[in-house]
Amino acid sequence: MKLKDLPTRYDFNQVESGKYQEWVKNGFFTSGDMSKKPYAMVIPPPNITGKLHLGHVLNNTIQDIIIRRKRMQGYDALWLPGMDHASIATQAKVEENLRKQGISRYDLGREEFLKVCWKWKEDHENMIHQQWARLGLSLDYTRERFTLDEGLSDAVLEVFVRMYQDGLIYRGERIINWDVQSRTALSNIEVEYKEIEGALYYIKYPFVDGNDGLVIATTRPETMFGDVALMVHPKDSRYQQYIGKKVYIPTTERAIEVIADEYVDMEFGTGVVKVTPAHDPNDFEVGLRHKLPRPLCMNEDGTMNELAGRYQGQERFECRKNLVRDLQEKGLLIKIEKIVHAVGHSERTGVVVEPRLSLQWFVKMEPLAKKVIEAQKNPETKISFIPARFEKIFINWLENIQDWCISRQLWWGHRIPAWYRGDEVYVGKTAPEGEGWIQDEDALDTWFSSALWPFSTFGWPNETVDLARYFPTDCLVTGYDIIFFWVARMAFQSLYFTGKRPFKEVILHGIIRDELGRKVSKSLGNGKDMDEAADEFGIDAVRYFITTASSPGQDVRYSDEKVQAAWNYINKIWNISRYIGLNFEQVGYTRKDINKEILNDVDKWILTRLNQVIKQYDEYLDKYEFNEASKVLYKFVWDDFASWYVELTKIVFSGTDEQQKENTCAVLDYCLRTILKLLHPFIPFVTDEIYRRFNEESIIISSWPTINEEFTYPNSEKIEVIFDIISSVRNIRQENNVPNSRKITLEILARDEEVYQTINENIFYLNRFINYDKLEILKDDLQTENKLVKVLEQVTIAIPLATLVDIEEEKKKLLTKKEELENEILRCDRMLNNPNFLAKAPEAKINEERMKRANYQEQLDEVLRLLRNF
RNA sequence: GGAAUUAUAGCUCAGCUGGGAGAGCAUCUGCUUGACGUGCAGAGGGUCGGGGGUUCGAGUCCCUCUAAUUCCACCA
Repeated sequence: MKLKDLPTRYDFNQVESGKYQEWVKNGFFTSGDMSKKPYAMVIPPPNITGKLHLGHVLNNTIQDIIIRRKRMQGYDALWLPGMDHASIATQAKVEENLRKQGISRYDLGREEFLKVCWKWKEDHENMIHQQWARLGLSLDYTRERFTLDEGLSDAVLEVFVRMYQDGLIYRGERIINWDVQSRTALSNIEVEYKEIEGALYYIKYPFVDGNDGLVIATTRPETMFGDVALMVHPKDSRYQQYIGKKVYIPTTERAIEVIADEYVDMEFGTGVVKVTPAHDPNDFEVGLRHKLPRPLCMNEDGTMNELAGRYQGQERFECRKNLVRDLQEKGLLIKIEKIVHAVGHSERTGVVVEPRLSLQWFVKMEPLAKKVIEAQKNPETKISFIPARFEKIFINWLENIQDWCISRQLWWGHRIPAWYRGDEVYVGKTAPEGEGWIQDEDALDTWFSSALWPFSTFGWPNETVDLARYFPTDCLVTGYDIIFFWVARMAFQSLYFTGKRPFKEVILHGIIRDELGRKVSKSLGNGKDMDEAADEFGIDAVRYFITTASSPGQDVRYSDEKVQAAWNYINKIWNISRYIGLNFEQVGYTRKDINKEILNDVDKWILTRLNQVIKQYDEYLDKYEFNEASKVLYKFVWDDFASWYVELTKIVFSGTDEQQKENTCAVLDYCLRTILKLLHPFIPFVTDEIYRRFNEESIIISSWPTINEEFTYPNSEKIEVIFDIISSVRNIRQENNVPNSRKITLEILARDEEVYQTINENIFYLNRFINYDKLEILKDDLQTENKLVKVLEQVTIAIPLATLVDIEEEKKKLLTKKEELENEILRCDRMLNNPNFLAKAPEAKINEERMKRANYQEQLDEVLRLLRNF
C-alpha cells in the first residue's frame, strides 16, 4: 500500500490491527546488540489481580516514549517486562472467588490452594499481555520475569538469609496491624487511615475495695478484656490516692492495678487510661516498662476469645455493641461522646485493621535508611528525582523510618526460609539437616521481592553479563503514590546488596482522576479501564492525551474531549500524509535528495523551522517534559507545516515547473518522515502505518531526527511578510464582508528594499490567497484616499473599496492603532530612558528593545502620515 | 501537628533559568478554497487568589494571608 491509498479518514481499528504481533515477531524490541551503548529500564510489574487501568496507561506510555526514542537514537534499548505475584492482593481475590463457591483456603490446604493461585496467575498474565499489546509497549519479552519465578525466588531467599546473618532481619513480638479478613499482618504503609464517625465510651472500672471506681475513655471498649492495668499520670493530683489500688475489669471478676506512667495525657478524656498491651502499640511499650503480661482477648479472625467471658465467639463489633448495652444496664457506662477519628483500614481487604500482638519477622530499617540518605548526598551515587521536589518526601520518610514487618500469614508468596525445632531457629536457603524441623508457615510481604526487581531480574545474585551491562538501570518511571512502598525499598536493598543505586533517575508522575477531578476508586466505580478508553478513539489518541495533558508530576484529569482532540490531530497528520501521497503519485516522485540549488524561500523557511523544532523538542524530551515537547511539535505540524507550507505547495503543483515539483516532493518527503519519527514514540501505531507506505525500513528502528545544519537558512523568516500580508487581507475581507470570490485591487508599500525584493520574488504566492485583479508593489507614493489601509510590521497595504469604506470607521481604526503604537513606544522608552536598565540589563535585551522601538516608530510615522489624509 | 501541591480566558490546563499573557475545548462570524467540515479563515474573552517585599523590570523569586487537594505523624 502506498501513501496515496490512505483513506480520507483515520480508522484506528484498521491501523492498530496486527501491527504489534508483527513488531514482536521482527524482534524490534529485543535488546542485546553489544555494539551499541546500553539503555535499560524495568517496568513496574503490574499486579496479576485485574485489568490495566488508565494509571497503567500513563505509567507505561511514558516509559514507551522514553525507550522508543532511545532505540531510535541508536542505543541498545532494553525495557524489561514482568509481573508481580502481589501476595496479599492476589490471595484476597482468589479467596473471594473461592468463598463464592463456599470454599475456604483451609478446606483446600496449602498445596491445592497454591495450584488455584497459579491458575489465576496464568489467566491474568494472558490478559495483561493482551493489554500490553494493545498499548503497543516495546517490551523485550525475551527477558520477561515474574516475581515468583525460580530465579527471583532465589534472590529473595539470598537476601533474607544474608540480612538475617547480618542482624538486619529479626523475629519478634510486636503490635502489628492485623487484617482479620485475610488473617495476616500488614506493614504500616498497607494501612489506610479514614476519618470515621465513632464514639468515645466513658466506662467506670469499679474499685475492688469499696464504692465507686475510675472512669476511662476508650474508642474500643471490647479490648478491655485484654486490660492489665489502668494508668494515670504520676503528677495528676486528682488520682494520687488511687495509684496502687485495684479495680475490676467491668463484667469480669478479674482485678487489675492502677499504675502511674508519664505517657498519660492529663488533658485528654478523664486522665485515666486502660492498659491493653496486646492490642495497642503504646500500651505495649507501657507493658514493657512495667513488666506487665500481654493477654490477647481476640482471635485471629476478629472474634472474641475466652477472656471475653460470655462474649466469647462474638465478632468484635458485635461484642462492642452488646458490651456497651450491658455496661449501660449495670450503670458502668457514664457517657458516649461522638467523635470523628482516623481508623486504619486494610489497603487490600478494606476491613478495619486490628492492632494485635504477634510474633513476626521484621527488617531493621535504620542502618539501611542511613546508607541511602548518605548516598543521596553524592551526585555519583544518588537517585535523581524528577520532579526534584519528591526527593524531600523520600528523605523525610527515610529519616523517620520504622522497622518493616515483612511476614504475612499468607500462602501465596515467598515462604519464609526459617525452620523451627523447639526453641531452635534455623534460617537458610534450604531445610536444615536432621529430624523434626518445621518450616515457618508464613510468606513474605510482596514488596520484599519487588524491592529487588531492578537487579534480581538481571540474574542477581549471580554475576551475570546482563547485570554488568544493564545495571544500574537508567531510569525508573512510577507514580508518586508508591515512593514509600517501592522506590525507597529498591533504594536501600539495591545499595545494601549491590553497593549501587537501582537507577540513575526516577520519574514520578501523577495519578489519573476522573472528569470531575475525583481520585479514581473502586467504591466510586469511576475508574475507566484501558480498553474502554481505547475503544472510543484508539489507543494512539489515548496515549497522546494522557502523556501530554499535564506537566510532570501533576495529576491528569481524564477528558473525553481531549482524547477527541488528540484523534483530530492524528487525523490531520493522516490527511497531510494523504495529500503528500497524492502529489507524489501525480508528480511521479520517487525518493530523491533535496536539491539545495532550487529551493525557494518557503522551502528554506520550513526546513529552517523544522530544525528549530527538532532542537526544542529534543530539549524538552531530555527533561521528560512531554507536554511542552508535544506543544512545540503540534504548533509546527498544524500551523506552520499544514496551514502554510502544504497550502503553498498547491501553487507549485498546479504550475508547470516539473523540476520544482519534484523538489517540493523531496521537501515534503523529508518533512513528513521527520514529523512521523518525532511523533512515533507517542503514537506508534499510526506513525508506523503511514511511514511504512513510503519507506523500506520500519520506523521503529529508523534513526531519530537530528538537526541538519545544511538546511538552516539565516533570515529565512523574511518570507513571513507574505504570510502577514495574506492574513491581513483575509482579515480585511472578513471585517468588511468582502467574499473571497470578489476580486480586489491591492497595493503594498514596502518600507525597505529587502522587503520589497522578498515580496517581488514571492509574489505568485499572493495569487492563491488573494483573489486580486490588480496588484502593485510600491516603494513609496502610496495614495490612500478612498482606500482601506492597514499598517503592518514591514509593509502598509491599501485596498480601494470606495463603496464599502466607512471613512469614520477607518479613522477610528487608525487612531486605535496609533494609540497602541504610542503605548508600545512609551513602554520601550520607559526602559531605554532608565539608566538602571541600561546599566543592569543584558545587552541583548537592550538591543532588542532599541530595535523594537525603531520599528514601532516607523509604523507610527506611517500611521500619522495616513491620518493626515483624513 | 509537620510537609507537599494547586489557585492564570466560560471549562481543562501550559507558561523552562524574571524581560511585551498561551493552547485545546466552548462561544460568535464567514467559507462546497484541489488532504482533512474530524476541516478552513477570522473574532471576542484574563486587574495571572488577596496583601506586602526584592528588582530597572514579577504570572515567574521571597514573606504573609485565604481557599482546595494530597501525603506523613497522631491522645486512649
